[in-house]
Amino acid sequence: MSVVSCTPSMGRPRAFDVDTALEKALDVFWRKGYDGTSLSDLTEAMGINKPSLYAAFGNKEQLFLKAIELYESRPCAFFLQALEKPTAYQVAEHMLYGAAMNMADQAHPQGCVVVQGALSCSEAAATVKEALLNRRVEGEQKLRARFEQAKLDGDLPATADAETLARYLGTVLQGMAIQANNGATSEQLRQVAAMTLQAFPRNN
Amino acid sequence: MSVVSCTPSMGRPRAFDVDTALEKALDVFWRKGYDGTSLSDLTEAMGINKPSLYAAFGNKEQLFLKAIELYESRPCAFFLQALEKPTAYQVAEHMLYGAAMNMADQAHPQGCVVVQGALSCSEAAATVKEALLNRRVEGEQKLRARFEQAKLDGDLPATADAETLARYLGTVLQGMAIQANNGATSEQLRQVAAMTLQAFPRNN
DNA sequence: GCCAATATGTACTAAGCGGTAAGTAACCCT
DNA sequence: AGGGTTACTTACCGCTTAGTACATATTGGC
Repeated sequence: MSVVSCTPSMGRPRAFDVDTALEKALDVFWRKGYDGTSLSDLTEAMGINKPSLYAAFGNKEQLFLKAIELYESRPCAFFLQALEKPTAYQVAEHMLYGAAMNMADQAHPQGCVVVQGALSCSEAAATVKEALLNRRVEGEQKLRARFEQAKLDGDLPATADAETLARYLGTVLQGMAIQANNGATSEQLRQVAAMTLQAFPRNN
Repeated sequence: MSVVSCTPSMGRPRAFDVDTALEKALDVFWRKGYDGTSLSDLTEAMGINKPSLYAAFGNKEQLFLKAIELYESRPCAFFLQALEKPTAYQVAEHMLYGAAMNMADQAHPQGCVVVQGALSCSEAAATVKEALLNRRVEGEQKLRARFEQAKLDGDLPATADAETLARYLGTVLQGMAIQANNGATSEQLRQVAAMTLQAFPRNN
C-alpha cells in the first residue's frame, strides 16, 4: 500500500506560492476585517481566481483561520518570545515594547488582527469571532501561568495577583491595538508602555 | 411665509417611536458592527419596514451615525460626567470605574460601539469608520485638556505629561472594551481600573 | 504517446445586499 | 365631506455575495 501521497508531485503544478498568497490574504483581512472582506478583495490581492482559492484553502472561513495562524507565527511572534524572558517584569516589558513597535509598524496594517478581525460581526462570522476570542483569552492565560511561575521563582511578590496582572497587561495590549488604529505612533505607544510598567510590581 | 413646519402634525402619524427604534438599531450595530449589520437585521429589530426606515433616518450610514449620537448621550454618558470631577485623579477614577461598570453591563451588548462598530471594515464603511475614529481621538483630547487644566489647578504635578496620561487612560479604556467582549465581568474590570490608577500621579 | 492527476480560467448559480417606485391608508384643516 | 399631506405595505430594482460546474491546460509515470 503506502499510499501516503505526501508529495503530490503529480498533475499540473500550482502557478502561485501558497505562503505568499496567504500573506496577501492576511493583509486584506487585517485591514478590512472578516465581514468587510469579499472574495473579490481576496482573489485580487492574492492574484488568483476563486477556484484556485477554494482548492488551496477550502473556503473564506478556513482561509481566515490559516491567515491567523500565519499572523501568530510571524508578525505577532514577539508575544511568545516575551513569555520566555527570565523575570515577570521583563516579560511585561518585552511584551509592551514589542507591541508598541509592532502594532504601529507601517510595514503592515495597524493594530492586531486577533483584536480587530471579527470583533463585532455578522452571524456568518460567528465561528471566526469565537476563534479570535479564544486566542485572546488563551494569550492571557499564558501570561497568568507565567506570572504564577514568577511568584514561585520569587521575582514577583507572593502577594501579587497573577490573574489581575495578566488581565491588566492584556487590557493595555488590546488597547494599544485600538490606539494604533487611531493613528498613534510607535513612540507614543512606548510612552504608554512605560506608564503601564509603573503599576507593575517587582522584587528585583 | 413662515413655512417653518417645525411641528409636522399634518398627514398620517408615525406608527412607531423614533427614539425607541433608534435604540433598537444601536443594539444591533453594537452587537454586529456596521459591516455585519444588514438592513433586514435592522428592520426586524426596529419593527418597521425599509421605506419607513429610509423616510425616518435617511439611509444605513446616517442611521448608524444617529445611533452613535444616542450612544454617547445615554450608555456612554459617564465619560463626559467624569470630566467634571474636581481633580485629575478623580476624573480618571470615575472614568475607569464607570467604564468597568458600563462595558460589562448585561443590560446591553458588551464593550463600546465607538470602538467596535467599524474598526476594520469594508470601503463602504469608510465614512463611519472615520467618524468613530474621530470620536475616539476627540475623547482623548478632552481628557488631555482636562489634565492640562489640572496642572494649572495644582492637582497634577507640574512635571506630569498631560498628553501621555490621556493616551494611557484612553488605551486602558479601549482595552476594557475588548476585555468586555472577551467575557470579563465588571468586577474583573474594576481590578484593572485599580491597577491602572496605581500608575496615575496625584498631588493630593 | 498516452493516461492519470492536478491546476487553471470562464461562466454560472441562488441568495442576499442596499435602496426605491407606486399604490394605499390615516391623519389635519378648511 | 373633500383636499393636502404624510406614513405604511408590497413588490421590485440592479448589483454583489459566497461558492461551483465544466472544459481546458500542464505536469509525471509508464
